[in-house]
Amino acid sequence: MPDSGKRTLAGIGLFASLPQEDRQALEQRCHWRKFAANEQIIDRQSETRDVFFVVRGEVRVVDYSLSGREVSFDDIAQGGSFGELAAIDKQPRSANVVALTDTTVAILPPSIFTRVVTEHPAAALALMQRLAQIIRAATERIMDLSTLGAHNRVHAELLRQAGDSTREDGTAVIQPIPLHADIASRVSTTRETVTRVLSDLAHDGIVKRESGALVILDVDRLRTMVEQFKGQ
Amino acid sequence: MPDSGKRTLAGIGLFASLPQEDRQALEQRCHWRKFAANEQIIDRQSETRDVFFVVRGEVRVVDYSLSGREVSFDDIAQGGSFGELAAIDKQPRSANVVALTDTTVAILPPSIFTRVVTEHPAAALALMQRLAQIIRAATERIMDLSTLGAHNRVHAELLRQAGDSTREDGTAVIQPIPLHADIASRVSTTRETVTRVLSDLAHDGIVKRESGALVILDVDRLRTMVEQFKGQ
DNA sequence: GCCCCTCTGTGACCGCCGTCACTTTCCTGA
DNA sequence: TCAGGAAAGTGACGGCGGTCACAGAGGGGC
Repeated sequence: MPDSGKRTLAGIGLFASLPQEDRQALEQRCHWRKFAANEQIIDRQSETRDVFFVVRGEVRVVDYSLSGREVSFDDIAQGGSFGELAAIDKQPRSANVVALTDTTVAILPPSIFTRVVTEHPAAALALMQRLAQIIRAATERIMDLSTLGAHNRVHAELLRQAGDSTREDGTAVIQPIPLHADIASRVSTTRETVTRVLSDLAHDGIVKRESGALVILDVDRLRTMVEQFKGQ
Repeated sequence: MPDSGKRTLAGIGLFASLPQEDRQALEQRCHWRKFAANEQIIDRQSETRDVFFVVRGEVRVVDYSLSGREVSFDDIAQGGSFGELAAIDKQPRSANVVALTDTTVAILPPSIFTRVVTEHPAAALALMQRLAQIIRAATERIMDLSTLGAHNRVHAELLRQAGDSTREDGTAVIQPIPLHADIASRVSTTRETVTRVLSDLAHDGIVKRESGALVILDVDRLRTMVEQFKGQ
């Protein structure tokens, strides 16, 4: 991946199907900006409607209750975009976005963004697919919150993070090890509960810490534990 | 409202901006079908990707845990549409849809649906706005589930159902009175809890039953109760 | 090396609310 | 008008998991 101090939209998923000349024209219309790790990029309160593209780095979509409880929605890697909602429906921002690492973003005013997606059906379809993906993830999370206990939600999150990394012997690896607090905010529980669940799993020989990685020793067993409780 | 045995897409929000001739052409490509109240229209298991339009009646998007706990996501009134997700991303259906009343739907194959939205930017934008709306609702629900107790979620749901019906004197009306079980499945709690919350609110003079309507006597007070607990 | 700060681990407590088991009320249709 | 079923109301109980309060454990930086 050509790590770009370059001001290019070449790696942006939404615009993958755009003719190069259109993409380059678009680059002219963007503002470019760098954010340091932990710096806030979008504030829920703000009245902007711009759309952002992650040219370099990684960001996190989060929200906070007034009490300070953090609820995290999604991490967006290089090549991704965020802030589309406000541009699409002209409503206020629905969440905050913070940089996880030092990050470069391209910023596009809403008017131009809408013009792009109206003039380029392929971009429109890509955007719809992204929105659909968000809806599916949110739906699954609502189901999890409604039907699973905190322990099982942690299990489910481990399986999610393991992704398709399951190997033939039924093990999988999560690397690097996520912070317990991060897992907690992704499944709406507390750090302490995550710690307890991981201890239990380790004790039962289902997961293991290993040189900066979390190894799931028995993916099937873990999956069964979740399914079983969906049924209860 | 011209109750249509008519096979027309005239009232469908997504196609509101379509030229009449295009809309009529589309009507030719639809299958039309009636469902009785409580009949299932989309099964989560099914492998179809069709998009549906509610020509007459009302439907509900729901999902069930294996244990039978019902989680309801949205009610879609006349003029609305559903089933777009599967058409957009070719993934399996994300939920079930059942008819709440006797319902007539127009059914469009996914290929034609995608063609419409690629050829008509206005339809594409309308669809994106609908998807954005769904995402916002889901986000709010996740926040509620993550930060509010069951009682406060019921409060929040009452305020949502009251919508903008608040009158000058600070009262609002919800009509007809929703079933407790329906409220429960919308905020992921139990019927019993909803009953208790409503009893408490009635006891405190905040709501009142009245000839088939639920009257909120003090909208502000109710709102305060929710906000306050978001802060704890 | 040592310090400091973040992260992890763990016990005790206790309140929310889901579950169960009823009774009572409402409503609709014969 | 009555009957039967659905919905609402209510009490008792108990466990999940959030909260608090610490004690270890890492791991950079100086």
